[in-house]
Amino acid sequence: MQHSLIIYNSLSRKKEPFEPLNPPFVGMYVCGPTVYGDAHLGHARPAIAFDLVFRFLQHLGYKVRYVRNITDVGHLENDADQGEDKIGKKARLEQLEPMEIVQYFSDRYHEDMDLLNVKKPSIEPRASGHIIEQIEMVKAILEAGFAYEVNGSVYFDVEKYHKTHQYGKLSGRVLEDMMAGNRDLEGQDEKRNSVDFALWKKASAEHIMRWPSPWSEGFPGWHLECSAMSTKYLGEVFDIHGGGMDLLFPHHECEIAQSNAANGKDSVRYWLHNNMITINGQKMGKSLGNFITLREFFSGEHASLERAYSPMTIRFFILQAHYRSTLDFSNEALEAAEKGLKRLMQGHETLHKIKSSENSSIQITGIRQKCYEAMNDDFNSPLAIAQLFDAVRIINSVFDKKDTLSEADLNELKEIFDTFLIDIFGLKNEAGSDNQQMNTIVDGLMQMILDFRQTARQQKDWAASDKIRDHLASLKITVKDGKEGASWEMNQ
RNA sequence: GGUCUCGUGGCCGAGUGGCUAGGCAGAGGUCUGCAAAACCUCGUACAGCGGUUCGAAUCCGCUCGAGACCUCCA
Repeated sequence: MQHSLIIYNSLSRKKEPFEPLNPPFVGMYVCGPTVYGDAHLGHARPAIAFDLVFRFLQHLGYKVRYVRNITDVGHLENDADQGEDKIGKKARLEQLEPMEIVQYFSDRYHEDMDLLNVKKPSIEPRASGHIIEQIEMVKAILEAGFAYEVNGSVYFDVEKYHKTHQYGKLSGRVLEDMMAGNRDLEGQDEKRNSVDFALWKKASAEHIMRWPSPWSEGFPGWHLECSAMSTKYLGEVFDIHGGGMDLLFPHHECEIAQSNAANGKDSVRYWLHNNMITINGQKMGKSLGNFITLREFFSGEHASLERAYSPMTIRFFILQAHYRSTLDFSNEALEAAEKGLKRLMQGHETLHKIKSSENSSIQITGIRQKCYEAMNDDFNSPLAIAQLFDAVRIINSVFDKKDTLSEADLNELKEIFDTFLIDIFGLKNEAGSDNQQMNTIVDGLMQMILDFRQTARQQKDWAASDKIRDHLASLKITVKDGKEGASWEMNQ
């Protein structure tokens, strides 16, 4: 590998060289969605950010096992230990089986991800399918002495853990401060300390989702599933754990504590966190109710949307910002992304229409290297994309006969675009159908129509020529007259 | 209140001690039957105030502003 990838590790708060535990294998775990509602724009961020990581690592030659879970149990509303299970609540409200809810929204999530061209993870485990593993982990933590049982529920003893380990090392929190600040919230809590968190909860009478365990009929705590499933599929120690920045505390902090308590060591070598998408400067999130679902973006059916935006526009919009920066949503920003994407995709198409020359009149060396440098520097997709835009200018200029490219350089550009635009950024042309036969027919028909128009133009029959153009325009097809004759494109 | 992050031209966004980010929008031009597209040219942006330095938007300090986490959240 010609590359030296460096990754920002949230744990050390520094960029570090990426050195996998067992190259060429890489284990990566990313916190997936809790499936009790449609995915919104915020959910697309980690999906796309870690899809980029997944794709780039694969491109570098790593054999990546990418695990992204689906949370279908144990994620409580309101207080982490008092609230109602999110899935269970939705099930009760809609008079459905919890697993119906899970199935329904999982399917819809997958549809959204497919549209965004997010690659499927290698394994997509569900929390409810790993109750046994979670119970085993609770046992291990109990045996190690870092948990206690009260009335059929098991809690993690944070204070005790902190005596031998450092609770708060990921989030930078000081336990003493947290304990001091939280005393008044305790109430009739079973917990010894307000900072303790549930590993296993005894189910109340009306709680629908429940499983037998040594302590009670109940359900696992939220933080447990990721520890249990990552350990099961990636081992006690693995390379990358990703997720949204809002999961850093308490979720990921608790995962670290659980792994150390159960296995005696840190399980994650590189912690990666994507930043939030904001709307009017505020985080887009469930709790604030200011979210727009992906389906609403695709259809345009939302009060805040001026119109629909395609999945690739959303994908490109997200890729145009670095994953650790906040990204502010607005119609204007999405429109800009849409147009920018169009420019890139058309540049890619034009590239295949160019005829090579003896020599290149313009230097293209360095583009590939700059793309790699950008991606190697903590997955700086916006910087790499800027290189592609520079290439598009060159491509268009050559197409306009203002510059020339040798066959070798032409092939180099094609390879760069195929590698970065298609493989790594995962962008694809949305116009046209997947039906190859139909596409061939449409191409042929369009060529015929444009030929007729060209004949009319040669005879200076502007009326006929413009009539064809207007007709096509009404079908959302734009005709572009160039030096090499006319070309056409379909508008979204 | 505690911890942390950020503040870049009309908008979105990279970057970072001295060298063009890029996209979108806007202005002028070339090309074109017209239009569209494309290409060329154009903005002297880095919250404010001090400090360090030969040199800071980039480092340090303060001020102002915004946000995240501390409760479920991608």
